[in-house]
Amino acid sequence: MALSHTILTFLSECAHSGYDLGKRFEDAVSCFWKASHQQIYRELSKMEGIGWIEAEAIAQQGKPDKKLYRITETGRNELEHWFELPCIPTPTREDLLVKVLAGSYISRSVLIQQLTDRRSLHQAQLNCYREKENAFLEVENPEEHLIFRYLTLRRGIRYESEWIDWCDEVLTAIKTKPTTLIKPIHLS
Amino acid sequence: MALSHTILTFLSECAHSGYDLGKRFEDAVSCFWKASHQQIYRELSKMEGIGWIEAEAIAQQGKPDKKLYRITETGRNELEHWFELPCIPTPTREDLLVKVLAGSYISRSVLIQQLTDRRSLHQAQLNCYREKENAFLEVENPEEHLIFRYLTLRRGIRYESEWIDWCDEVLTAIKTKPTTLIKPIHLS
DNA sequence: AGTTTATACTCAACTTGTTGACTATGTCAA
DNA sequence: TTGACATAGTCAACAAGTTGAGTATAAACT
Repeated sequence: MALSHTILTFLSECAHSGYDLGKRFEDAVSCFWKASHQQIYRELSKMEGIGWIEAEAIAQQGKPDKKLYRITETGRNELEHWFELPCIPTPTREDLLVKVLAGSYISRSVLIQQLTDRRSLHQAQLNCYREKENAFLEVENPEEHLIFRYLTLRRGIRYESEWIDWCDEVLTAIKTKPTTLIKPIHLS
Repeated sequence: MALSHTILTFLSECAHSGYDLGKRFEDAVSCFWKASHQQIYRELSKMEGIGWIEAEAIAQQGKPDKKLYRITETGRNELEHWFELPCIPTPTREDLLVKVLAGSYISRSVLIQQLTDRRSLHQAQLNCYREKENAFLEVENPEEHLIFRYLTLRRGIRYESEWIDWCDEVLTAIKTKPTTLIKPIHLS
């Protein structure tokens, strides 16, 4: 659903090839929208089919040819319509939470390993986002565009921080004797 | 993938019908794993096919017949094996973030509406989780089981709180003049 | 000379999740 | 008595996401 609308949003700014879009997804929205290049190319074909975008073949020297996609009037209308539709929160599905739920059946050491591994993943991601944040904060009078992008980055930062805190909370809890740890948890 | 393992986790405790599982998904894991009844039934058939679980038809009076599923030895081995596998964070895909990214193309009032609507959804969910939390905290010497379940609930609480805070941050930002709001944001 | 990296795109098979319709029986309240 | 709700399940079509392989060219490094 929204993959096409994310693409339309990028195309609103300027024309992109599928490859360009792939990179944009990587560096601009990876904190809240993952898309593989296969998915992007497939979606572009579909969108071209229904007239939301149009392609122009561009021959390049030293590089393979590419298809440059532009948003059409129809596409722009669709996007503007979509903006006003209510959006529902994406359901979460997290393996790690299933493992914590099943904590009684898992050896303590495995569970601790799972949580510390996960914690460091989120820490690494957070560091990466923090760097981007610092880069943004150094920009004087950023364009509105950049501000909105920054606001989405803030979501990424909060999200990763929240994960780290939760991992720490669980690690603290399971490293203590189970029946004595309840009070400290609920103080947090 | 993990839908089957979540089911196995429930079946580790005791036998369940598909219908029971549906309710368990609703009330115990809805904060981190959504599954429709169609999905659950389909998964159960598949799992029975590969021998992770086995079914027993139970005739009931006053109610339709049901199939009671039990975990098999194979299923238990599979689950224990899965516990030790590394798990990778689930990629997020959030429509609302796409809309914030596209903020420049959206009327301020629509964007504010989107954010306030979303905020109240998360607030309602948070209230619901808080009630569950209070119910747990009143239990004296809870079983380990309940403690692990509580720890997953904590994730839900943190998650919803984080969303609310982020919505507030964005709302504050966009209600201010765009170029003057950067400093207050980065203080948070 | 051979390998990796970047650019640029395509196809197919598969798994997972969603939507909507459908069959049944029994209870409870308006 | 009609309609809603809880119980208990099935089927089919579709949409979205994943995995893996493949085609090509050119630069850069080892």
